[in-house]
Amino acid sequence: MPTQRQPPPPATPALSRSVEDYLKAVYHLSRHGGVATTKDIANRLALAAPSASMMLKRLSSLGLVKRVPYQGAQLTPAGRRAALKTIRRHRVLELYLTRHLGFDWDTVHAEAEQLEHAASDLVIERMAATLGNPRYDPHGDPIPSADGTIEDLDLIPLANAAVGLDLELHQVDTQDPDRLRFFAGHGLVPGLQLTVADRQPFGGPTTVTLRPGGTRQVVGTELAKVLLCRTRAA
Amino acid sequence: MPTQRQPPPPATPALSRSVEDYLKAVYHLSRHGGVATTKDIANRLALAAPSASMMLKRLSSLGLVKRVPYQGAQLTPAGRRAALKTIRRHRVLELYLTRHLGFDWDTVHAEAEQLEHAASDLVIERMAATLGNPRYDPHGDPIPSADGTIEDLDLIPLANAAVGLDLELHQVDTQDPDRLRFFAGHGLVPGLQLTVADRQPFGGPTTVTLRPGGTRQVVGTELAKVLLCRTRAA
DNA sequence: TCTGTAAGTTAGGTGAGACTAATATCTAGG
DNA sequence: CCTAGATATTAGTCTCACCTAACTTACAGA
Repeated sequence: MPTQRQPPPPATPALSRSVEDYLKAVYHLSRHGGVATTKDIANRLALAAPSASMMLKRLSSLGLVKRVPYQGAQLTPAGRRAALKTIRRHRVLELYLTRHLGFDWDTVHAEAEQLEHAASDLVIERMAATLGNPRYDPHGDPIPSADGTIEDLDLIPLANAAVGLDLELHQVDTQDPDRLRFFAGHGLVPGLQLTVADRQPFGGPTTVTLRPGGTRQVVGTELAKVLLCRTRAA
Repeated sequence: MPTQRQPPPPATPALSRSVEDYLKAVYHLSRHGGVATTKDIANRLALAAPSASMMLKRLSSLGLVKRVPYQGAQLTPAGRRAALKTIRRHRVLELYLTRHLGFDWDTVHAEAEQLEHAASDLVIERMAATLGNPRYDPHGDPIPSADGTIEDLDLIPLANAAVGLDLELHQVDTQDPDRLRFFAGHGLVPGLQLTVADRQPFGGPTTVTLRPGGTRQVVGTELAKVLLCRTRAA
């Protein structure tokens, strides 16, 4: 039988679901330098632009975002910390769901998107411990540490890798279930060793040789852009 | 990297967190016959009475509750189904957290209270399957089945059990962490076999003998009321 | 330089879900 | 059977988070 709601409110007022989602959006959009624009944020969250505009003002007054009207926004250190915390939850959940509850990598994103706002820190840390404090989620995205640092490998998209290079596929940078199923179906998952065998000119497809078996695989440019690789550090 | 929010909205509009909480409250309060009053609902959810009053009107117009103004409310069959679904989530989560993530039975209630609104049916069913489709949560509460049926044992509070009876402690009917820690510390957990050794008159404490070792244990009346037992069907 | 258009912002509105204050109803005790 | 006190409801606000419509700004190209 449920009891009264627990009174103890956290010292930090706890950010709302919406605020967490906006912070994540700003984080991802301003990730590679530059600022996050109102329109891009609204698109990413499937909201109307004025909603994003208003929220950016709020986030700015909360000190989570630095905003220049009509230009865009970037996270402040506090905003970045909050965003990374949410992202940690998300990625730990994704990995836990795949490893311990039998989910496929194409479905975990949506599940984690809900759970990330409800799971307590304790739940997340228990999951992380159970998983052996993993460094990457099922798609190869780095999991921010509990203290808010995140690894920043420089990976090269397969689409840009020179022919002849020996690579390790490290990260699959999409959450689209159809694309993810396609990749998994062709063995293109993080950890795969491959060699760039050929690339057609004028933005044509890339052919790779999968290292374990020598299988050849043709990958269209759009897909090759999201296959992020690391050169074999051997 | 997150994608757009998934568009597919469920056929059943999905009840809000608040609605789910109210339905659970009505379920529990009207559980043993009778109706749930505005005041009791408000108390249980730590809200002001007018909030509960308004919500009952809404639930009534949604066909989830049957309400007589100034008298109280009861669940309709649809409301009961919804309540049991939420309760199933809650109890599966409680058990999963204790069995697989190392939580103690005094802390799982609060965690599950949050997660029950965010975990999808699929997550819950995977957890249930992992647990072997359990029938009871860590406190001995029956877990409603996925199709909405719930076991209704008739248990007797230890406080009412006749001296001399051989009993099995089946359910600990509190969510108060302090009481739960106390019970666990004295071995008073579901499954325990015990005999009622003595009871002081005028609402005095009950003394029990724990079956495995013969240890004697004195239990005050307040606590003995929430220790729900089953007579040994031997 | 000027201007058209895309992007951003302001204005005004909605619904959910909460609150306080004021009012209405119920019911036990006298 | 009448009234005091408890309980319920209504009335009026508030905040959050969204919307559309209208207006403002920025900037690229003629």
